[in-house]
Amino acid sequence: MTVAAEAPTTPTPPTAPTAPVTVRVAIEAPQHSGLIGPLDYLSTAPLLPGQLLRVPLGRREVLGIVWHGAAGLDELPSKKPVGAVFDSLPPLAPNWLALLDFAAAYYQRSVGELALAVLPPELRRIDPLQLSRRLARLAKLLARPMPADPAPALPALAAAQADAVQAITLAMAEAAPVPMLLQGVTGSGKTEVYLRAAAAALDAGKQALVLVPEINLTPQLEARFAERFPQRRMVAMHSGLTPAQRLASWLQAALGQADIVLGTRLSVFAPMTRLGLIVVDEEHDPSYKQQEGARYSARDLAVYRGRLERVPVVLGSATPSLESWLRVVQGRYQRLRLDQRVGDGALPRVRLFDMGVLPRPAAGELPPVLAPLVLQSLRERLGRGEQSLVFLNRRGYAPVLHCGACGWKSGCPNCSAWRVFHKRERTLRCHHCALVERVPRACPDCGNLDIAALGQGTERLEEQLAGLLPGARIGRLDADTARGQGELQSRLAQVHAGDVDVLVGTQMVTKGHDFRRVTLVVAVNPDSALFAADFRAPERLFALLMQAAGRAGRDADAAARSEVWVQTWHPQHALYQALQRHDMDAFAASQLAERQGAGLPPYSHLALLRAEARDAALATDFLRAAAAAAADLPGAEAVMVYPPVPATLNKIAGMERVQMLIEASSRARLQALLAAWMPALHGLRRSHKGLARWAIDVDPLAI
DNA sequence: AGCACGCCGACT
DNA sequence: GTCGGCGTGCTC
Repeated sequence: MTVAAEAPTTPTPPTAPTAPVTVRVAIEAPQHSGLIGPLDYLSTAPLLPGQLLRVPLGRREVLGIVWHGAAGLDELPSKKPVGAVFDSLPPLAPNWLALLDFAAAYYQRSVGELALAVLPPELRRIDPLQLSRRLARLAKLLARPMPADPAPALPALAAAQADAVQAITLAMAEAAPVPMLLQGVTGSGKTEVYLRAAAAALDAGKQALVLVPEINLTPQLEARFAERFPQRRMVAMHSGLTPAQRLASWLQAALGQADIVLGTRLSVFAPMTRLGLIVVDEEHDPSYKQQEGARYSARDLAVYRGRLERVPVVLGSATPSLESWLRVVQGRYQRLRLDQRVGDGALPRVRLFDMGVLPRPAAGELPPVLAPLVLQSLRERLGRGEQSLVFLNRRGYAPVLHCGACGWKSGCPNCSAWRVFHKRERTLRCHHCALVERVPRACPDCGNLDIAALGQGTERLEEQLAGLLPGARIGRLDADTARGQGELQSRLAQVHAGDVDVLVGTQMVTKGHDFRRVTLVVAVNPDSALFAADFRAPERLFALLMQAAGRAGRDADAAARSEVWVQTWHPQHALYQALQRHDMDAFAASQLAERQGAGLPPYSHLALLRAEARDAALATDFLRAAAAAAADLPGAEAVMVYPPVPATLNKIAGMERVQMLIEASSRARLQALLAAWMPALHGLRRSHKGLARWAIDVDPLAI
């Protein structure tokens, strides 16, 4: 983001009580409520920006935040007085308000909607008295002495790690540190760099904020930090906490009692008063982009926050996003590289199996799931008592059922998607809406009994592997077998304990888990991403496969015999060729050249205007009217507005989804147009009855 | 979003 | 005669 970060001034302390004054209060007012911007209330006591309070709104009372800036200019006939003030809590810092102002403006949402969405929900339910009680309880808890654990022994640093730590530490002393991209191959010890950098920040009396892409990855990083900093307070922030825990974590961060905040994308908004370091682990991960409500990118906001707070931001990844990569090339980010695995472990050998060389299956027969060579590799691991991962990015038994007699397929009546066959459950499930149905015995259209399962999911692969590898202990890890946090952790524990020989799974198996005894990774059928309409699909696939490859041979002595097999019909594709050499640089260069040629991000800047209605024509009408309005705006010539098209999944739960792409060569031009466009869009909503909702997605992940 | 008000069908 | 369906409109 190129918008300049303006350091806000410290608020002046409240002066003596005077006659009622107008205060601006940000409240939760959703997009289509028509209430944009903070509302004006009256207060007899002067209030500071950032204070939390309750205010009347219509017939109810809601949580609000005193906002900064001048009160509304237009005099309203009546302003209501504010309600109770949460005065046991210090006001949220000016930098926090500035971060929210920026994020709300950038992602085209009201500041109230965004600010209230990132506060702990528990605050809405309790009054100032209850908050004081919780604070008192928290203070009692914190008064207990920390356990006197001996200082943990520090592992020796490789030269590249030491250089990275030094660069980050030096940046902490700078007035305006440049964001840093820590590019380190899997197993190169990025986490150790985070730990040392955090130690430097903590030693300087500062707090560290550590972001992870998903909740599943927090426990292990949390354990590493807890072990390293036994004398420090650390809090976790993610959606898996109970409302009370979330509030407690948030309060400890806000009061400066927590030294380390570790959490998912939401924690980029954690209130911290003495922030000294921001780490974004796996910065390329798409989970950092919020996909509903305010569609912010926590990684991009982390970079903005770093500039605002003048602290170093470390973006870590083995496969950096092309956005971050380009900024390194442009000299806007500093690159820190870790090219060697810890202990000089080798990266696994990547082998491409050309599926084209297999003999054509006889008519009516399917090609084998696993090529004979790949199967042999699996058997070798079994024989040596080593573990294997088999990766297939599709859950369920088969993606679709098909009737050979009449051509019926198991489509979802509410969505433009197939219902997936889940064999053990005996169901047809739509993965996009809640529809679950018992699997039909016969074709629902023609009564034919012979309906076939087309294609493969992890459930079927597990079954096939059981047949191919008799006696092997086969486990499966996907959204179906890992319902709920405890289930995932216990399944991972089984793998770690060696109770599983072959683990089949979706991308869940590729993410971060440190499987020490895995020496073989198989990608069964990854080709589809090569030719997907989504321009980011190859980037995601490369990251996923590099990540999966990184699961093999984490143990240095096993590294030498570790392998990755990729079954593909396109072994000559540049993506696989780069993968085979573990060559992120080559992949990035080829992808960036393609993106530049096609005028795609990171060389252009995009936004999507999305509209949903029961009837697609209504949504399209709205978008056409919106495009016409955009054409009349100043600066319209600097952006390109494409015609409305049905979204990739154009129908979900009975709602038709249509979207329109807006493209500009510069972020500033795109922002200027969007900001000018919003009032017109709000106005159009009123003249387009039947439109269920609309929203702008700035920097969309997929188009 | 909530939570009203508002004007038309089947029930103690 | 009321209870309640969700259409439309407002909230400093």
